Formats: sequence, structure tokens, C-alpha cells
Amino acid sequence: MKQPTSISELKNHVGREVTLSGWIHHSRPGGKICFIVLRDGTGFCQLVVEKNEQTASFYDDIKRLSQESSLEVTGTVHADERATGGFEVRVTHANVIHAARDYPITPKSHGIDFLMRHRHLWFRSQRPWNVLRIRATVVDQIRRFFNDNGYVLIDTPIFAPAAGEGAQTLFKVDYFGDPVYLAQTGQLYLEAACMAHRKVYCFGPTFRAEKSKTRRHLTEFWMVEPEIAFASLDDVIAVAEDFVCSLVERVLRDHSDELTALGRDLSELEAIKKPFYRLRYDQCVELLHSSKARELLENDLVAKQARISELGAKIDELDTLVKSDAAQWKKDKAAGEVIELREDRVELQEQMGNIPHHIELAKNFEWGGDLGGSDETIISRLHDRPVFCTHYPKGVKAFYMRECRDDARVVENFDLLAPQGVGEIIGGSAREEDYDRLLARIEHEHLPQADYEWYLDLRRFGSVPHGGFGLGVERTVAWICGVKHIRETIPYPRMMGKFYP
RNA sequence: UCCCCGAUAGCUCAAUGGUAGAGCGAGCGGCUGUUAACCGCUAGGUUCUAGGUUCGAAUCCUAGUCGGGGAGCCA
Repeated sequence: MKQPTSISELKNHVGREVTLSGWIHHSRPGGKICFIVLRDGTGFCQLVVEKNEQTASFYDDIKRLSQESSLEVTGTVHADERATGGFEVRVTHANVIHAARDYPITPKSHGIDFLMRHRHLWFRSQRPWNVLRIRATVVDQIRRFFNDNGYVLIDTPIFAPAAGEGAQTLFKVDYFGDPVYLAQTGQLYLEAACMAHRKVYCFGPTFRAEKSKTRRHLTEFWMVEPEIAFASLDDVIAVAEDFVCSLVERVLRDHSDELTALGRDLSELEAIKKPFYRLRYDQCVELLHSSKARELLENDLVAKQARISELGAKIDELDTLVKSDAAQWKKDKAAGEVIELREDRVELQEQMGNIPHHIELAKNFEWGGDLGGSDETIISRLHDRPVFCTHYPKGVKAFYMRECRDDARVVENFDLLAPQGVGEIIGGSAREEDYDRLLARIEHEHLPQADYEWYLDLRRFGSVPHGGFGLGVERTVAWICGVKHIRETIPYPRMMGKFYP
């Protein structure tokens, strides 16, 4: 087969003849002219086939091809404003490779359940295509950032003994008769490795058996975890800050087209610059108790109520249009919008119902508790850049986190809250390097000391201050792309009760 | 585990106790600049399951199954 030209390279071939191979994304056949949007994996391009002497032999075959048929065409590239993407190919030769029939994903709207059950085909649609390209770049930038900054990749095991944080959130696997668990973090293993290589990271899938059904949860997701020796909490936070900035910069540099196609507000991403905000837990509590927090939510209530009225008016208006004798396509479009607006309205109503509860939660927040989802939302919405929340109470955090030497009630940890409601994308900490303190925490939490002997060894032999963090890839991609649900940010999402295809 | 909502044609949805419909998709025909094109015709249904109320149930009641959203928990 002759080497075809990529649609992404068409701009370099204007006026010349090219051969493209790909799939029919959309077809609008006419009696004597046929428009086809072809996708070849690198982009989308309009083909124009006119019925004339040159095309007579294949015109009727092409015209009848339906969505997702594969073909090879030859023609001349023209710049044309009427074509999506700005270029079109006027076809002179065509070779049908496979005529598809009854492709399930039509140009009209579909429910999320249907699309997820057809994930293997949904990849071909524009939105998943854009999102997964950005994911690939995020993953590449993750590796580059650490590889270029002197970190050594250490692959940590997927099968792990129970030793970890709570075993109740882990998937249990039968390992030749012994119970082992799918890893939910490689951190403890990394701590050992960073004493050998100084700066290390692991990157791979991680598993949580939490029975969560929300837009922020998957049972299998990807996490990158760096771990650094001779590092203080501030050092680790500085790395996290540079790291997140580099991810956003790279995606902005390479994917502004995809972001725009996804409807992402680029200015929000361009504003992601150092320094991010740093708030100690104490300050978070103060903020939650403050009039600013209450006003934010009260204003929210008013704004949402206004928005609901607005939606209601819009829905009525469109409903009138649907019942009128307007053109059918206008009515279809209006009906589609009505469905979307109704969904938005239901969501807003649910959010409104939660606000009084959130006001109470914030007002009555007591020192010592963990910050809940609504509390995080309040904190991140009161800031225009990502926020590091640090120094949480010891009681709500894991045993390995370093006790703050100035205030023994808290540990040296941090969470990074992304803006725009995605919530926590990073959790990290300085690790307790003092043998006696660590042992005391293990005993206090009633953890089986024998399982942690190897981990305690790290504090017996040349213990140094060290720390690290974990970044959730899917939440990060969701934030950068502006997609609401992280199930769209991983090729094959695994959720509670869902593992097909 | 808890709360709210839903399940009708391949898809998205209507039908407000009284003959199950529309658009898209599919098939056929028409149309020389379309952007979710448009026009005409055709095919397409065990209204999630099991009980119940009723002269009559897609519609009301009970239980279950599956799905969506949220809470908790988390990246």
C-alpha cells in the first residue's frame, strides 16, 4: 500500500495531490456531490466527491458508504473556509477497504452508559480522541519531568502484602493460597529505594476497593509517586509545584487545539503559575469558620437559584420551539438542548440542596477532623490558583507521616487542591525518619510490627529526612481537560461493578 | 453502607388510568457546497423482572434487578 499522507500534515500539501487512508466519520451524500468527514487517526478532514467522468466508476459506491467504513482516497488539497479544519481534499480516486454497516454511535446524542459499553468504538469520536491524546502527553511529561531531573525509575510491586494503610480498601487476591492485595501505593518500597538512589519515582496502576460511585473515583487508576532523600516538607512541596506547572505548560504548548475543542477555558490554565497558595490546616479551619466561607456559599445559593430560573425560562422557550412548526433540524437541536438543560437543572437543584448542609459542616468544623469534599471545594474556590493544605492533625493521617517538631499535634503532610472543583490531585508528606517516633506510631495504630521490620530498618541505617507525594493521573487530566468525570480520562475505566469491555 | 432520580424501537426521548409515537440511525429514492444537511417512502415494540390494584396499567402500589447523581472514603 502506498504511504499515505497524514491529515495533520495537510497544511504542507495545499495544491498538491495526496493519498489519505482512514475511516468515514460522517457522510452527507448528495445526488451529484458528496461530503465526507474522514478521520485517519491524526485528524479530521473533509473530502469532497463530485460526480463526473473521473469519479463515475466509484461515485455511487462512495455515496452509499456509512459511518466508519474504511477507505483510501486520492485527491487534491484545497484550503477552504467552509471545511472543518480549514482544508479539504477533492477526490479523484477511491478504494473502499471495508464497508461498515449499522455503526452504533450515531451523530445524535447518547447516554453515558451506552457510550461506556461501546468504549471500544467511542474512542473514535472527537471528545475521547482529544482527551486521550492529552492524557498521553501528560504521561509523557510525567516521565520526562522526573527523568530529566535526576530521578531513577523504581518499579514497585502490584502484589503487596497487607502492610499498608487500611486493608479494608484493598482488592484481595489468592496468591498460591496466601492472601495478597493489589497495591494502593508504592511509597514504602520507594522510601527504601531513595536511600540508594536519592531521588526515585514509580509510575503505574494502583487499586482501591472503595465502594465509591462518584465522578472522582475509579477502582484502577494511575499514580506517579516521587520520593526524595535529604528533603524537607518545603522541598517536596516545591517539587510538586514545579511538576504541576510543567504538566500544564506542556499540555498548553502541545494541545491548545484539543483543549479548545473540549471547550476548555485556556486562560484558567495559563494562570497556573508559581507560587501556589500554602495554607496550614489551622488556617483552613479558620477559613471554613470565616464569614468569607459562609458568604461564598450563600452567594452560591443565590447564583444557583438565579441560574435555575434562567434555565427554566430557556427550557420553556426551547419547548415552545419544539412544539412549533419550525424546521425539523431546529426542533431536534432544541429538543437536545432541553434534555441537557434539564440535566443541568437537576444537578443544580441537588447542589443547592447540599449547600445548607455544607454551610453547617464548614461552620461546625472542629479541629482534628479531616477536610471533607465540601470543605476542600470551599477552600479551593476561595483561591484563584491551586492550594497546598499542610500540617493536618496526626489522628487523621497515616502512621509514616513525619510529626511536626514544633507542634506534635500535627504531621508534615500536604494535599494539593486543584481549582474548578476537581479536588485533591496530590497527597504527600515528609516521612518520619526518627526510629522511636515511627515505632511509637506503629504501636499506637496496632499495626503488626513484624511486617514493618524492613521498613524500620530504613531508620536503623543512615536515616535521613525524606519525603514524597503521589499524583493521580486521571484527576489531573480531568482538571486540565475540564471534563467532569474521570471515567473519560482513562481508556478503559474500572469502576465499582463495571469492567466491560 | 446511606439518600435522591431513572429504566418505553438500535440510539435520544414523548405518550399526565383509555388504540404505544417522534426524531435520529438502518434500507430505498431525490437533491451540485453540506457542517448533527434537507425532502419522500419502508422496516423496526414481551414498555427492565415478578406480583398486586382496576372494567382497563407504559402510567398507580409492593418487591427485586440494573443504571445515573450525591454522601462517606479517597488520588
